Amino acid sequence: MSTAEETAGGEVAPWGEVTPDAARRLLMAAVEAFAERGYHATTTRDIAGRAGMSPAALYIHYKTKEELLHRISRIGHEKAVDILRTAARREGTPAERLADAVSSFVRWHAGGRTTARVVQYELDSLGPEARAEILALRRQCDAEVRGIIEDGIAAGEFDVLDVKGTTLAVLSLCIDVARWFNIEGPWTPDEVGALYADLVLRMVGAGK
Amino acid sequence: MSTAEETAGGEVAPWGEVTPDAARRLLMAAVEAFAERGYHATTTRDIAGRAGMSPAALYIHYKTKEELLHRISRIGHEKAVDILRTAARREGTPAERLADAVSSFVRWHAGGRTTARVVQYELDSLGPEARAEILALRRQCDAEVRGIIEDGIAAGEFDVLDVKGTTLAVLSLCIDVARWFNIEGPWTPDEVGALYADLVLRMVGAGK
DNA sequence: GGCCACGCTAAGCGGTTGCTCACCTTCGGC
DNA sequence: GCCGAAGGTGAGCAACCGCTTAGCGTGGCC
Repeated sequence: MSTAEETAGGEVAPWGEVTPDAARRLLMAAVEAFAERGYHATTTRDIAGRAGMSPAALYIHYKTKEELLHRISRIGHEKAVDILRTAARREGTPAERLADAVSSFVRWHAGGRTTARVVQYELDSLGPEARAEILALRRQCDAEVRGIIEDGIAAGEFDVLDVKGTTLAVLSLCIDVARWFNIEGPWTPDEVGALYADLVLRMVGAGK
Repeated sequence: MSTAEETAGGEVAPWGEVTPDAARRLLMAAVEAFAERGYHATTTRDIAGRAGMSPAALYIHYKTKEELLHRISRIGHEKAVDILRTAARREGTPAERLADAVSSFVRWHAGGRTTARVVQYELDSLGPEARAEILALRRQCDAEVRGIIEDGIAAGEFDVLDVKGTTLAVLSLCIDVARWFNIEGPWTPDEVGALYADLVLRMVGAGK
């Protein structure tokens, strides 16, 4: 049995760690609903209905609607950190590692855009303490990318004017993929990943 | 008397075309509320309250809450098209025109992030026919940027692998500024505009 | 077989939502 | 001084919200 589940859109999402089964079904239904309509416009009745359950069933597994968003957001951000960390710490030149990080990160945002949209754009719907926890994970994402860029500068491979600003721009570019990417559009997630890796290497002045 | 109004955040927004006065105050209050909480989480009582009016006053000037968002979105997108068109059609080399377009567009998203956030991120809250109208304006934005890039390629100044993809990435980078920019952060809108203009020129392979 | 913990449902609670309606002012034109 | 239009208000409607509670079926354990 796989630890990956498929949403109705055919995406692969790592919700295997969520148990029991009914809790996972509710969480996957919430991801779809939040991505389609936004957190505030989604009703608990809608989530429960998509999971084939009554509204009350939701409250057996989750204390509030916000806890659902919190769980989704934390798991998603942990995955994001994992993707970037894996690319940052692999073998290879800074350019290879940066290209790997960008293409993997973009593929995740494009292929799992339903999840990514919730993870990246519903942060403000969280309460203060939950948001603070997620922001710490975002800073880890930033640190991993900045580390690669600093390595490239130290190795004399990159030419960057503003490390902080360039790091932010690289992450911003990747994250915004979740907003515009459409699975029925002209590109596959792999193609966007490759295109963006090339654009980012140009941004840091690599491979001249 | 100026045609520009200031929101509570000190931003300059061109709502001068909205009359009468009460309708403009309601619209500016709606922009603030939508940017802070999102369209669906904002109540008509909140909008009216910010404008110093009773809830019922809103319906004298606007038929529904959605009409408010529609008006905001259309005026904002018209301004966006105007900014890009002005930069695209000025005198100068393609590199100068692209740098101008990016820095102006970024300055608008950073300086007027309250408005820009509503304009760029609440599109899905619109009904089908209103959304279709706005999407036509977005295609005009895309066409202006693509035009500059194509001019640069034709002049032999730019080196671009995928014109469509690069155009999308440039716009995506600029638009996402509205998501992360914070007026209390380390950068001014001008600084981000200059940084991003440099990054975009690198993306299109100019100035090597 | 008796029992009870578990997962779930039907019904519904108090509160809030977008929006309406009856009515009240203010004010320029005559 | 009268009037009607324009712009506003207080009260409130029907619908819907997140969430709770009482009770039901079922499967494992002794």
